Amino acid sequence: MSNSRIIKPTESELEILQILWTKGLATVREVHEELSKTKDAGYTTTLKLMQIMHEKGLVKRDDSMRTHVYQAAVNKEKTQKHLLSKMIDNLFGGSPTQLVIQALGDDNHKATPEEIEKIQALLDDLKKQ
Amino acid sequence: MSNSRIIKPTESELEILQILWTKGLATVREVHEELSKTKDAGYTTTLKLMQIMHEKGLVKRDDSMRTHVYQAAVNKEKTQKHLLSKMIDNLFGGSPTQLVIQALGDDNHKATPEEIEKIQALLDDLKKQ
DNA sequence: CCGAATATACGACTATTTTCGTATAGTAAT
DNA sequence: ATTACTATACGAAAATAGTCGTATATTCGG
Repeated sequence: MSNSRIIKPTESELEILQILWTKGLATVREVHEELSKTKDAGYTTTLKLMQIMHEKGLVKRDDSMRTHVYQAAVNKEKTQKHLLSKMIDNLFGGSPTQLVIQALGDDNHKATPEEIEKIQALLDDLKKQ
Repeated sequence: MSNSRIIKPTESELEILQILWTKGLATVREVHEELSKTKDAGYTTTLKLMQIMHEKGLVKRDDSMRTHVYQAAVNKEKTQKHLLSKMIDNLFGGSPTQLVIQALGDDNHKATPEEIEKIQALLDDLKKQ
């Protein structure tokens, strides 16, 4: 395994990764367009950010053409797990259960009945172990 | 409602809040002792941090005595919910279910059978609504 | 009373993150 | 070819976070 070293992306970097994880491949302009929907920053800001992310190894890019094409270089699930793990330690005293309870009670993000079923199935699996 | 304005505590501030939420009341020294277990920073660093938190309104303090006594000024559950909500948006595309699934699968923080039961009970409640 | 220990205040230095202006060059339409 | 558009590179300012040294005041043991 090569890519073991875990880097903690900053908040802005996470926003960009999010977009790249969805799009797969994207140019700076595409990412910037997407970002502009929720955020208000200049094009060169996004560019610089993505250049830095490239230096850090958070993204890969194809620069064989004038317009470079980027993609995420870090695994989505791994990154989620890592940051979640940190949050469990930092904010929930190490208890994932507390986090889960709070998350399920979040009124801004209601879980649908189907999703609830899904989680219950997962819990049943966990119990068997 | 007075305390509506939501502030996002930094990483270090969160560590301190964590301790204050547990202890209720604590002096800088007590917090610093606790922090020292996992972290390595000078006493004045902790002091300064807590002074800044006081300015920001993250903590209250009784300075009627030479040794000031601090306590958290922000609600634990509210802060957890807020940061969780942010994470759901930033990292899980708005889906709390995805977050829950990842959290339950976290090998660093295994849920005990009792905790699983607890979550299942909560899910049953949610389904009824 | 005197010195050691301990407290807060405060300024400043460092590091990191975010932002953007400007230079420069490729592209494309007229 | 000239102009307008769009791209990257790069430097550096602005904002935020974290660190600590030093000054000064209080407390306590002897």
